[in-house]
Amino acid sequence: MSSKNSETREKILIAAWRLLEEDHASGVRMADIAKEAGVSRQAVYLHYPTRGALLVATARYLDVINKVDDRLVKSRAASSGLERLDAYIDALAGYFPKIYGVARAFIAMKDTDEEAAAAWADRMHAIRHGCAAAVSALKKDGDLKPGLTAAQATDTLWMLLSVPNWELLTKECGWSQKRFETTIKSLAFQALTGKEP
Amino acid sequence: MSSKNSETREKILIAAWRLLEEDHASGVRMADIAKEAGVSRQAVYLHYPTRGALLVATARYLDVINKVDDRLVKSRAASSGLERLDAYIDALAGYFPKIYGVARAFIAMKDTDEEAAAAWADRMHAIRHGCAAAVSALKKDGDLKPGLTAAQATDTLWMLLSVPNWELLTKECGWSQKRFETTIKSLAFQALTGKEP
DNA sequence: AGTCCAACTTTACACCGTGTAAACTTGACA
DNA sequence: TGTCAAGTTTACACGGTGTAAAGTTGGACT
Repeated sequence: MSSKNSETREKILIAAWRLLEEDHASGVRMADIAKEAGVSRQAVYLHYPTRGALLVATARYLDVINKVDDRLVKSRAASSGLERLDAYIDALAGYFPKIYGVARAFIAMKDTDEEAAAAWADRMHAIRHGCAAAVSALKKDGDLKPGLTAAQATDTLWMLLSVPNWELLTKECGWSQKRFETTIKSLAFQALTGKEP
Repeated sequence: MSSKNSETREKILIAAWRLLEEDHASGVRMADIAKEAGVSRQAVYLHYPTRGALLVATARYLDVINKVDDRLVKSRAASSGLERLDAYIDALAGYFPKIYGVARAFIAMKDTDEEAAAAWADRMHAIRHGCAAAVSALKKDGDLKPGLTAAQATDTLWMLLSVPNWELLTKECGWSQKRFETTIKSLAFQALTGKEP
């Protein structure tokens, strides 16, 4: 793996990241990324054969930078289901602003690029897995709302904790990160447990 | 307006609609639409100067076909805020499956095409307006959850009633339309009024 | 010193999809 | 008969992705 870590690779990832993060991220082209990285366009293709592959690599890079795993430790360590749900929502909501640019690029590409679609589906599936774990902890404690199946609860939580929802509320409606978190948390607790957080 | 109603125009709109509705809607090109309509690619450009314009026209066409206004009459006629919210959610949720294909095309284009972005923003804004009206009716009746501003309530409802949420639950999770409706309704009532529907 | 190699640059080009341009056809209507 | 609108056909410019291949350069190894 370390053989893959040339400086250039990282410069390219950082450039992609920066450009995607900018709000006019609409059309970030390979040439733009190359320019931002101070490298020829061909050098980009040398390391990342397609735009999709570069996007995937950028996403992985951000995971490392943002220490995703560390963020999720707290939620996994929670002693009760309710705590776990609370911590998971915190962790994920806090992650959204950091990956938003890349996420948007994925969402835009997923209808045309098979590779990007698969990669994005993977990431979404990972999030759903976390949702399922939180729901399962709730169920174990008997805190799951009566009449609600674990699958339904998982899906509902997954929907609430989606990038488009975060985008709509913070970007379109101008909500603060804090308000987003508390509102989604309240919705999730009401929907899954019938209680307030 | 009637001068614009050549048969060909409609054939093109129907073709666009059909192709966008198909699940492999990923890359519906102008040439595909022309072929489906049984018309030359140039004929399409003759009537709709850009892909974005064609998309906008298709959306308007679907509005007419689906009699959007009629659908919304019931919710506007509701005598109480609670009834109105209920009816509005029904109307909108029922609308999603019909416009999904086109909506997806808009969402995919909105990052690159200015015209499409504006048109989509318009439609989203119209939905938000409906949400605001329902919230306003709730408030008038004193049914809005204490401590919740009208704006916040509107945004929350708007988020719940978004195409990506509908897509996630019905397409990814395999929910039935009915389940989607009752779940969203329950979430919305809990969040806005603190009561169950 | 000479050579070799990997990383990178430069230049060029194929492919696709959008959109433009212009000449040609056809059928209806006056 | 002539004209006009609506279409067709053919051709092409443009921009973005991805491929190909020849040239440069700096360091490592002998």
